[in-house]
Amino acid sequence: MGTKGCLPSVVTYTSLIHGLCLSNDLDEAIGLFEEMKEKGIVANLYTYSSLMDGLCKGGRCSQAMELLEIMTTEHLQPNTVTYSSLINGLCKEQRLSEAVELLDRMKLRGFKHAGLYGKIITGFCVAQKFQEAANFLDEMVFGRISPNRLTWGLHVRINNTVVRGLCETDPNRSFQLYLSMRTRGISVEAETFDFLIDSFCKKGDLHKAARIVEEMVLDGCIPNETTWSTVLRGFWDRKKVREAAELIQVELVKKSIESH
DNA sequence: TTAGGGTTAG
Repeated sequence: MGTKGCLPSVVTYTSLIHGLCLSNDLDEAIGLFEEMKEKGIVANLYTYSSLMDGLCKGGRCSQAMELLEIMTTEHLQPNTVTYSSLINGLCKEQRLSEAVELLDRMKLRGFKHAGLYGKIITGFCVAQKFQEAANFLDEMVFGRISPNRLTWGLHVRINNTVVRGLCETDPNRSFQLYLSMRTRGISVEAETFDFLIDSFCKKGDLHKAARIVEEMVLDGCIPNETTWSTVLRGFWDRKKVREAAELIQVELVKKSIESH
């Protein structure tokens, strides 16, 4: 290009760096990044975002974070694209506190992004930290951050995962989230119902378990045999309930004989 | 001019 009097610009370098990142030639990409600096060509937001995304995808988040510091010293403001790459990478490496920190920075600048909340919440679920995951779901509700047509499916899955995860450690909060899902129109998966019912049976809160079975059926989910037997066993273990059930049965038999 | 990610039935 040079011999033809057509010198590479920042766009030329950015395109090349992007391409090298796509083929995971990260060291070469960094090499070009250095080279353009030496030539006095100033990297812009696109250049940084490309290289940082490549580094994150290649499991080199720390280097990407260094670039974040460098770009701010050059008075370049990261935007949603930049943060998105970083948060994705940090979550993949289970560096959740750093991911949360970046999300906070985005919030300060007014970026609301349901997809990135999703990444972080999924990260907490993978780490079995369901309370934290639920906190972020609450935050989404309070902040009116709702998923769009494309992220909706992911959001449904995340809510279900968190409810199931909470069943183990905090059934009451799990139930609270379950209720909030219903009011927000987020469909509860059959397996999630099973988790809730099982957890309340174990806790001995049979009324709640029965209520959930009822709502499950109303939603058109047919409880499977395991769920039925879990609930029945729960009731059965209580002697008084059994006696009452037997009385009702006697009544029913009497009535059916009378009506015939 | 150059950067990411997110859905799904047919």
